Amino acid sequence: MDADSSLQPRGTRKRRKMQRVTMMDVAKLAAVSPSTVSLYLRKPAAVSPAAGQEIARAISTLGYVPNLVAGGLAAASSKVVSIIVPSIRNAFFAETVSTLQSELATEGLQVLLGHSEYGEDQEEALVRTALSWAPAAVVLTGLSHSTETRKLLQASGVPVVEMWELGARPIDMAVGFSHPQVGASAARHLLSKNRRSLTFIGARMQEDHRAAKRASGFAETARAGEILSCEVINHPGAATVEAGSLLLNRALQQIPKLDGIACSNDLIALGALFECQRQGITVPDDIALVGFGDLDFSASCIPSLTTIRPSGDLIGKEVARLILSSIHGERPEGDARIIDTGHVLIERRST
Amino acid sequence: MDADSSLQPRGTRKRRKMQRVTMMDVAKLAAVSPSTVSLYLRKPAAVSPAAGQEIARAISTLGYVPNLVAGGLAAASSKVVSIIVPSIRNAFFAETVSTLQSELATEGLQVLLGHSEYGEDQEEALVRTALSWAPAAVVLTGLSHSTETRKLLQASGVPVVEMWELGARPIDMAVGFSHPQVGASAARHLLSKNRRSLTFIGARMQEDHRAAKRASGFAETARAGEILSCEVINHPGAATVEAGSLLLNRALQQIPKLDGIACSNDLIALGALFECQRQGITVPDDIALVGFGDLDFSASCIPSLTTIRPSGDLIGKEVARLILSSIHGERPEGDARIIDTGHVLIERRST
DNA sequence: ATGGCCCATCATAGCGCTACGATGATCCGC
DNA sequence: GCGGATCATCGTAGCGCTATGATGGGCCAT
Repeated sequence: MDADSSLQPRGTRKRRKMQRVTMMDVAKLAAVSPSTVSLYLRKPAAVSPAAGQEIARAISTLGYVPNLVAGGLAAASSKVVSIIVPSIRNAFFAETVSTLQSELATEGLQVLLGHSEYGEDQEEALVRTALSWAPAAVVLTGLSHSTETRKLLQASGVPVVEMWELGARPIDMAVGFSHPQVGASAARHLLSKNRRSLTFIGARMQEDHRAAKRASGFAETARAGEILSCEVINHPGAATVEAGSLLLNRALQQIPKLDGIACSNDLIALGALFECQRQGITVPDDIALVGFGDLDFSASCIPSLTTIRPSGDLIGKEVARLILSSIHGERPEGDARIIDTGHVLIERRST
Repeated sequence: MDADSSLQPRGTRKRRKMQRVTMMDVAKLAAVSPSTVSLYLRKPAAVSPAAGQEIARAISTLGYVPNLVAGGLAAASSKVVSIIVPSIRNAFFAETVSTLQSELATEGLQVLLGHSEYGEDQEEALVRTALSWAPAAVVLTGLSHSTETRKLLQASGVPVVEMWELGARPIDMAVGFSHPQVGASAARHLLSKNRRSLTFIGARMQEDHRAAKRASGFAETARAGEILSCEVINHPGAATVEAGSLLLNRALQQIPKLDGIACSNDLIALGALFECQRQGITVPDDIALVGFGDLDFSASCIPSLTTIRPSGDLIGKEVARLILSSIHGERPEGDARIIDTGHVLIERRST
């Protein structure tokens, strides 16, 4: 009846009991306690060399692979960094994510990736799932988030880095640059080339707030100069080369004597460049063109493209640095939590 | 002494005891057992509507967020899919990863991303860490992996999808296309345009085996045709527009009467195109140019680029489909485990 | 009525690891 | 030579959840 139930938990009660190699097995083989193995894995220096060697040997003979899920549960924090970008197809973010991944990998951190597609609600959903992984840090793009997103993150106590934008007060830490200032640099540059009928062409600016800020920074600075006109033209679709061609045509129609264009993205600039070529418009003689992003082709196209480089690479590096110091218990304070990576205008042949 | 130690575990023994909202709290508020809450979360239909409503209410009033780490540990499998690509900066993989992420997100799966940088050892290290997350599936790029990688994955029992290449026997499942055939298509196309002095220009082919296979497929088919010459030229660095320019110049030097070029990547093709323009070579009259990838700019450049589209998007979708059916217990068998997404040659103005 | 079935719900035993405090062993200074 | 500090190591209680089999109430066929 009940008597034997304590001996042999009736039926096939026991759980799957995988024959997975556990830390316990390693400990047994190395003739130390599991705690020592765990300690060795986390801080090898805290274990005596003799024990360390024994453990290392045991690990390799057994082919032990630590279970990070169990570790994450026990430590209440997993070795995962959740990164949320609008889209990884965008070369800017691809570059940042790539760098970030490499930097974090050196410390054994994994990257959990999510795409918000420029939607605050989607971002919120992603943050919610991200937090259920008890991540070591969360990285978001930009400073515009839903109230709920901010609340969730703040309540979680997890280090948060917002990247690619500076300006408003970040949730926790931020790495990026000022987009209005990028627009202003573009405008000043065109002004310095004596351009007087200007336009800023961009795509998806109803959702991409950063592009919109570049546009308004551009317009503001331009209008403060001696100009004939300055328009901002938006293409509701994605920022592609084709969109650039479309936008150039619209600009040509709307703006008389157009002689200076800033683009929200080098892809758009390239499209505009191609369209100029098609229409027999000479760049930079007839129209000067400034891009943004300094993408792969920008130095090689004809004419080579004057552009503003934001350095997605540097952003990735700095984000990684902030995350790593937070994890190592040196959580940056005050001004150290905001890093301005700036931007550089690279003058080439298109202006 | 010892008497009270059972009451109040001496000292501040107890663990952090976060006031995190747990499933237990939800259960209490909804007046059901934790198991029922868990059941409701996993299969809502298995719980009575009344209880379900009560639980839903409790979840929302408490703002409960399930702890996926704990869930993963208990279930011995986490809701994570590990994706390893050579580099996310490559637009091909960015597209696939993006699609894959979106498709998987609809089923509550997260993407853990890693970059192998075309290194088998790095890939192996990534696979190792990936497996310590007990992922729901692992996605690799290509069919070339270290023996150890194959062994690890096979032993793990986790569904594995290899993507972007077909040909050899996959570890488990594969979605992609034949790279030699892509090369062959390019060669046939140039042959059909009466080109007789051909070259295949590519970058990083010592590491990028897939590009190398496109090259050899090209060479083989070309040499079977009526041609004067066919060379393969490699640039050891990354596949960039600049590399394309460099490669064009080398081709021009090496090959007399060069009149047809296939490129391992549209970026390279674009670079070649720019360089032709610079040198006063007319495309396609003097030299016909075929690319690979159908990237953003390929339809818009001047002349528009004849290229071969592999559809990274479709690959992503199919990979997601295989993963989802594996997870739902309908693990594909036999031929259903290999999916050929093919390739399409898109003829434009450059040939 | 009565037995057997089914369905919704529950109690409990882990999943594999880490953090905490405890335990000896070793070492130092006076 | 002894008390206290230092160091490596250990025992164990959870971390929050899921899977498993048990439980009990309602329902149907007899």
